[in-house]
Amino acid sequence: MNRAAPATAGRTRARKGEGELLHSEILDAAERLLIETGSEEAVSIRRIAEAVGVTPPSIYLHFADKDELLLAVCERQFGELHRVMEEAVEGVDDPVEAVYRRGKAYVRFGLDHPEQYRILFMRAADHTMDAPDEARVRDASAFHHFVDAVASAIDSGALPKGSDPVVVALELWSVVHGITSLLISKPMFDWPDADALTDHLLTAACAGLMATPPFSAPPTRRRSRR
Amino acid sequence: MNRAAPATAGRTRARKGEGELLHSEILDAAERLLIETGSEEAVSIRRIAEAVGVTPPSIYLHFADKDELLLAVCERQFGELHRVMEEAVEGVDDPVEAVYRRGKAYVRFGLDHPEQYRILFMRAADHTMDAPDEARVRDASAFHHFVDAVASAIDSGALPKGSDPVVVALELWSVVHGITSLLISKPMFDWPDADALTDHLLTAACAGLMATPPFSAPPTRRRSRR
DNA sequence: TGTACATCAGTGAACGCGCGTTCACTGATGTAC
DNA sequence: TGTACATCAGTGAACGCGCGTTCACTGATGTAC
Repeated sequence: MNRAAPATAGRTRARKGEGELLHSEILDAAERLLIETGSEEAVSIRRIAEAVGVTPPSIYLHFADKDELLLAVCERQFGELHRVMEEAVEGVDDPVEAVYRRGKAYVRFGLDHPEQYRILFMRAADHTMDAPDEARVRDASAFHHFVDAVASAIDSGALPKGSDPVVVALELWSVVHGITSLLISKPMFDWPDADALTDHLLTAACAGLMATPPFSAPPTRRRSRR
Repeated sequence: MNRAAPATAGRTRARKGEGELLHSEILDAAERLLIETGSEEAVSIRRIAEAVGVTPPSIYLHFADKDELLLAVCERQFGELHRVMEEAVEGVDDPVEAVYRRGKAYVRFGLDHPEQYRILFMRAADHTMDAPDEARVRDASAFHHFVDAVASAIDSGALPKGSDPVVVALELWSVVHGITSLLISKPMFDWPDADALTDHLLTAACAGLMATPPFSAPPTRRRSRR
């Protein structure tokens, strides 16, 4: 058992002005544990402390409680997803191509980091609702970048003119999220290559949207479910 | 606190041959707790026992351990989903309409039973992998019904002739699952009516698939990720 | 250049909690005679 | 019809565990004089 080893092994106390070092070491360790164990519940304050080489109470020198720590981890991950998506469209001028690239980068991120993806997008709703919501803001900001990209595609004529970019963005997000999350949670099905599948379905969806009247809310009960 | 009340309140011991009664009472209570608390972790053996009005050890008279119990709950839920989807296509002859109906019934089930849906389709992969896998079988059987429905639609000419029905079924499943699971885990976005959105996106996807060459695996690396 | 002292990064022990699971048991119920 | 007995549906107390969090503390480090 590793647990028999003293908790202080592997880390030397920070110098006086450098207390903040532990802050990022904790985040690193939390992220690493998340990936290694593959389970959010397996990541406890005590295990993080052990991984860093520090005692549990020191965590509280840097985070008010476990929720705040997990929120910080999520924030990092949203930042990373946002980064890879922006990187994927660097130097791409064609707005439709940009939408495809974003979609494929999104799926790839999910499959490369399934645990992070699960936490970001496959969780119950409440968790991101009441917190100070920096994570939610990041989340929404990445989405708004995507809405902008969709709006450009609509302007270019690759998606129907009358469309609401938000609705189309939600639809295309549903497509890529559907692929990503099913691949993660149902890997035993007979999936073809993920990248090719994403390409095929996104192409079909865009072509289909082009050939279909824009979405319009039903007259009787609009915005039924939230 | 309710916990102060004696655990035996609310249930009278079963008669001699009727021990199996508790079995379904336990499943009922587990399902109810799942819905009420909205969280899988909040459903413990002890809470289930309390809800039934029985002591924790009696659970073990009917289930070997907690995993077996949860598996049984999932089985029930897969059965219910399967039922509502079959009910939705009763008396529908047009194969394309049948595909739409199945898809909409699927989304509706997910939004009506978000907790069940989360457990069935938004969980980490391993959980359904090693178990005796009756749940997995049910799961796959519902999927195979859907593949059959897609095959009919291909035969009818509403989807391109050369398509692999399994691939198309996975694509359309991705679409409806994407909508359902995002609506569940990201309700704070500005979603339009779910039923209308599903209709619109499924219609677009089918039209788009019709206008796009059938999926073909990339030559270099096929079946890359599992 | 030397020393007293405040500061700061952590420690160590303990708290109460709810959990899954076990074990030996009890007492009502039906049945054989 | 009455009674001894096996069966069966549960009980009650306890186990060891890992968890988040708290509290009073320690000891190295830098700084003021």
